Amino acid sequence: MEADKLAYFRDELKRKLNDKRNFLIESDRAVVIKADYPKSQYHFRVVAKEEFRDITQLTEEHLPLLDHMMDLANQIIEKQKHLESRNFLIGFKVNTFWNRLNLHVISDDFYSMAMKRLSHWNSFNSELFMPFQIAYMMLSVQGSIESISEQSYNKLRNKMPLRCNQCEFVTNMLLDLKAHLYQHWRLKEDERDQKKKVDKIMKMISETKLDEAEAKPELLPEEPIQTQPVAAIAQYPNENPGKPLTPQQQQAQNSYDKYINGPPVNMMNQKNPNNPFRNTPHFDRQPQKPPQPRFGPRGPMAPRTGPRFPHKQQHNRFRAPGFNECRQPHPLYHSGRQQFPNAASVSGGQAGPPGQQQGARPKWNLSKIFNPQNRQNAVQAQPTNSSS
DNA sequence: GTTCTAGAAC
DNA sequence: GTTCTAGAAC
Repeated sequence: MEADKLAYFRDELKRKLNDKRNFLIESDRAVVIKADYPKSQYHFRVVAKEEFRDITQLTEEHLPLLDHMMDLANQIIEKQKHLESRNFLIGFKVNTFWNRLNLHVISDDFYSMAMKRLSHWNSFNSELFMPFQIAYMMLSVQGSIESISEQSYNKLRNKMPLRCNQCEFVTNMLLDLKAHLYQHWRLKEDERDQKKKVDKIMKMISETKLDEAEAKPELLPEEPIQTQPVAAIAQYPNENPGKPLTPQQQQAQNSYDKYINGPPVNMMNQKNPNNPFRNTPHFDRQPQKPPQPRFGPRGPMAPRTGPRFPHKQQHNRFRAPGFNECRQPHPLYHSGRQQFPNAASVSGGQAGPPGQQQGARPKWNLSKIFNPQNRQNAVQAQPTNSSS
């Protein structure tokens, strides 16, 4: 019975093939769909229409199918060209959950709120991910691809340490890696913005020079420089007036929804309910630094084995915009009792956003807190401060 | 595959 | 009391 249920879920990709609204691109042999739980900002699947469970069922005869799937992968990447250059990984999961051959097309930022578990990272950043070229070569040379043992699979899923795919950073904690990946992503977004601005200025300069040469001074239209959000641009993919769309492309174009090319890039905004780091501790701390001791007197803890990241982080999930508006604030920052003196109580009420501490966190000084004289002073000091 | 949660572990 | 984990449910 359980097995039947699992089989039902494993068939989800097959069922998606029955609804053309899921298709970004469709051909006679495969379709491109958006990943349900994208593990990067841009994550697609090229799903074969033919009944293959995974790459282990393919032989040399199926190389043309792989060629075709790669062609569709390139088409969907091509659709992202209105955005600044991004690197994509293209390949197969060696041990896939889904009952249908599917090729992953995923940007290499791995910055996503759906990246929650060690296995998510390792499924793309270990031998569990077989790059397309390797799969193609193995089929060409040896005619088949072997599946891996359950034991190897489980070992690779939980492989540690976690190594950044963009630099030498290494950590054992997924939260640290996520924070680190965000820094990469933000840096690249900033670079892209800068480049856009420079390009725009260069264009304006060159146009002005042309105008001068032609002795026809003309005012340039005052167009704001497009910086953010990229998602806004993403609503109009494949804008190429010189090239008419094929029927398949037209169909894919029609089925584009608001964020079809990926989620909005300003996701890290604190107000954004989809922010993957919302309700998690600050990640401006130095990477690889051992976790700071919790405030409050708690005895030394024995080192744990395995990955640790905050509970809320692990359970973070998609929330519709506005979801939090009528919600209880996060207990970590908004618990009823004061955890430590905040800006409001020490500097005249000019606190930042609720739950956000301004400046360095004062250290606990138990002798001060429990010294009646100091306590009295603290209580007396408040009205004076707030009235000023 | 993801989400949820009871109960173990701390 | 809080955090983590395994397993059930979907």
